[in-house]
Amino acid sequence: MPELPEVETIRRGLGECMVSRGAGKILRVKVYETKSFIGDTQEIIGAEVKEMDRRGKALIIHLTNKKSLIIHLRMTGQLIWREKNASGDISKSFAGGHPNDNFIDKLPNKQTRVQIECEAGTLYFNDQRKFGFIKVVETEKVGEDAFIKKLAKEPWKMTGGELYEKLQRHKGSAVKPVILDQTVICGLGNIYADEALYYAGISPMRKAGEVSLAEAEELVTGARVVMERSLEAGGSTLRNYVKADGTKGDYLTLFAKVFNRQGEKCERCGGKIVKTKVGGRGTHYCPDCQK
DNA sequence: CTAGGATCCTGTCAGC
DNA sequence: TGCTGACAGGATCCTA
Repeated sequence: MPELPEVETIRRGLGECMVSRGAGKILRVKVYETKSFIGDTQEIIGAEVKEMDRRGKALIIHLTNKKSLIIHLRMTGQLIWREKNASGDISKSFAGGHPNDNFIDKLPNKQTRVQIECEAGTLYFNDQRKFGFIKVVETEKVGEDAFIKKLAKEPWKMTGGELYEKLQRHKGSAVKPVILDQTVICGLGNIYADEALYYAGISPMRKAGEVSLAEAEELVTGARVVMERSLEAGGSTLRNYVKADGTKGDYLTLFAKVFNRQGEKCERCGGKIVKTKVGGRGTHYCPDCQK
């Protein structure tokens, strides 16, 4: 579930908690699900969190002992930080990733896969479907990681021309699955792919080879715009979320124009938004203004 | 090389 | 109240 804006929100939020305020030393690591933690927990004991980084949808936590954690949340991962004061009360918390009640639930719980206990608090990695992972690597070798190495540029660095060239390389496929490919353009997931295509007025099932250079430029711009909007909205709502007022904020409705809006009216042309399937994924678009 | 489908896993929801 | 199948904000692996 978490796409680039959610991971970036986590990077900032955890950075504030674990770097600026400080998490202190890592005292203990509990692994409840072995496939969720790749590496030896002993490698990170005693280290402190130095810096929060991100490549595409992967969060990267640099530690003080020349090791780094590559964290990918995939569909249902969450990271929840709970800082405790001397009397054991939660003095600060942050939650991000797949939105559900785990954010305000008791932890650890059934979906907790890894728990990293630090001097100042505990970081919980929850993941319903177990697709995500935390991986220990040498900081120097983060760039050599198979996943990280293949990542394309993010839309802020990519030109329309570059995207156009890449679309031509997959000209037989529908454009939507192509822009979901992280080696083509990095950061988009199922929501922002739909939203970016809507922005550019391109039908998700159009052949990638039939997207013009001008449209590719619109598509890159669209990707940028929708993720920036989400970053503003998601960032603030996620903070509100953990204020534990009980409300389950759906920040999607703050910016999504087509995602999960099937049956509703298109705000641009008044047409009816449709949900269908493209490349095996649920896909939302307006048939009237996306051609 | 590309394209398309199956696969990893748990949980929820609609329909009978 | 079960049961069943579809589906889920990701990425990889396999086959043709």
